[in-house]
Formats: sequence, structure tokens, C-alpha cells
Amino acid sequence: MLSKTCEYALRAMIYVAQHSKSRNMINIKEISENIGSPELFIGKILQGLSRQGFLQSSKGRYGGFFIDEKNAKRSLADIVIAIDGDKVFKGCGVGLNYCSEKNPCPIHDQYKKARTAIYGIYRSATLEQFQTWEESSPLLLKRE
Amino acid sequence: MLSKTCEYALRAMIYVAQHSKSRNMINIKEISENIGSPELFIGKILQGLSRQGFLQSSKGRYGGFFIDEKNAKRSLADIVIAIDGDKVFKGCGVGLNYCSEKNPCPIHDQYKKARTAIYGIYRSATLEQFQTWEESSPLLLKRE
DNA sequence: TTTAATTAAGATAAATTTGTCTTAATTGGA
DNA sequence: TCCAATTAAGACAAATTTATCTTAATTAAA
Repeated sequence: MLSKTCEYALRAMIYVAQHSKSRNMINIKEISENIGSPELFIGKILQGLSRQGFLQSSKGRYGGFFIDEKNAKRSLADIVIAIDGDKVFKGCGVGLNYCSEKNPCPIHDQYKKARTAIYGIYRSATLEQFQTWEESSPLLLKRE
Repeated sequence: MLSKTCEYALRAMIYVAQHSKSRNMINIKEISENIGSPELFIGKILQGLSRQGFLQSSKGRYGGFFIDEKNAKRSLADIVIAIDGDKVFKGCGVGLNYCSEKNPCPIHDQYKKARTAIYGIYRSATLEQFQTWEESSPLLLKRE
């Protein structure tokens, strides 16, 4: 489905959003411990997203990552597309490049409908939403 | 979504099913040319599926692969699971291992519904179906 | 029976994804 | 001002997926 990198990214972004409300920068050690990822790897991933404007970062003592109110309005779909591209939301069910309305594969119509539903779920899930959601279920994002 | 290997497998199985009606064994050269895959790679993939009983194979002159009526009743979902496992049909939308009814991730309910719909599409698409479908649109499976 | 055509199988290689290391740059506080 | 803590960046390494090579076994036909 999503790449591992993308799953890490989603969980990290949710974690950072959840903790950007009242506090200062969140560092990669804390993030990686809470989402169950390699520390330096999630650093790399967030650096990339930061370059693309998905979150703030600052170096030095008490540095780390932060998501402001504006960025918290972004959806999970934006993050998925930034990392994995839109193939997961647009691709064909049997992997055909040319598959389209004009030239549909055998499961095109049904598949497109389901795929669009998936896209809708990620599009309507904003980081903001998770900020309130967190209050009832802390420590959710660790993988196991 | 699906691995490349799995996409090749689906297209190859559909192709072989379509051509197993009236003719003899179909060889990997023909298959790879028609689905747009590396010849030896699709050989490997079909060998694996053949070991698992998804299709017949025979060596030697005029050898190749063949899908009989019984195997043609299998669904695309069976093939996907044989190759990629069921993660694509069962996995969590943000990649959490523990995610479940009791311990749902934030998008669990909606995501599960959409994922189940996808599963249904692959489950209800049998190889058999493609045999008649092919008559109207030949040469469909080549990737581009 | 010999030969050509084919899959089987295991080893190898290439490409991609995932993860780590090292050094540099930056920041805040003592 | 100096130090400790942090991200930035690029090189490197490991793991996984995708693809190829080589040899063997099998089969049908000439």
C-alpha cells in the first residue's frame, strides 16, 4: 500500500502535530521513540518534508520540529503524495499504465470507485483533527 | 499498492487464462511479450505459482503454462495473497501493527470499509471472467 | 535416437528502498 | 565566549525487490 517511509512520515507528522500545541520544538529522538522508527531515518524524512514546507525545523540546542496552525490544516493525502506520489490514489488495479476511462482494464470502474474512496479518507483526515483526538488516547503511534 | 511482481503475476495469469481455452501450452516468451514483463522474470513468478497449484506447467518442446477450468475459477485475490500476502487487504491506513477494532487508529473505521471494498473487487474478479471479456478487447495487458 | 525447444532451479547481479555514519552548521545557555 | 545539543547534508551500507545468467531436466518431433 504505502511505502514504509510514507508510513513513518504520517505517524511522525501526527505525533509532531499532537505535541506542537503547547510546547516547543520536538526532537527526533522523542519522535522516533514514540512512533517506533529509526531515529536518523525519521530525521531524514522530516528534513525532506521541512524543505517542502510541511513543518518548521530549527537546529541547535532545544531545536527540533514543529507544526504551526496553518500546516496543521494539511491532510494526510498531501503527505502521502509528497512522499509516494499519487500512484496509490490514481493507479490501475492490475498495474496497467495506459488504463483510463477510454481504455479501461477489466476491473477499472469498480476499482476506481474504491480507490477514490480511499483518497477521500486521506484527504479529509487533517493533522489538526489528531490534536484533539490525542487527548483521549495517548501513545498511540508506536508500531507495536 | 501491489508489488510489481504481483502486478506481473495478475496480468500473466489473465493472459494465460485467456489463451488456455482452445490452445496448447503458452510459453513465457509469448506471455512476456504480451504483458510487457522481463521474460525470465515472469518465468520465475509463474514457476512459483505453479508450485502452489495455481496453474499447470510442462517442460520441453511445445511446453509452457496452462490454466484449466478449475483454476480459472480462482480469483485475483487468491493470486495477490499468494504473492504479496494479505497486508494490502488487511493492513492499517497509517501502518500500525496493533491497529484493530479494540485499538483503532484514528482513521480505522472508514479505512477498513474502503479496504474491504477493494478486497471484494479482487475476490469477485475470477480468471474465468476474463476469458469472455477478452473477445472484445484483445492485446489489453501490455503495460504501455 | 538425436536434436531443438522449453520449464526448473539455484546462483548471481542490478536497482531500489531503508537505514546509518560522519562532518558541518546552528542555536541557546552556562 | 565556549560548550553541549541539535538539525542538515551527503556519503555510505544493508536489506529487499526486481531481473538475469547458467546449467540441468524434460519433452516432442524429426
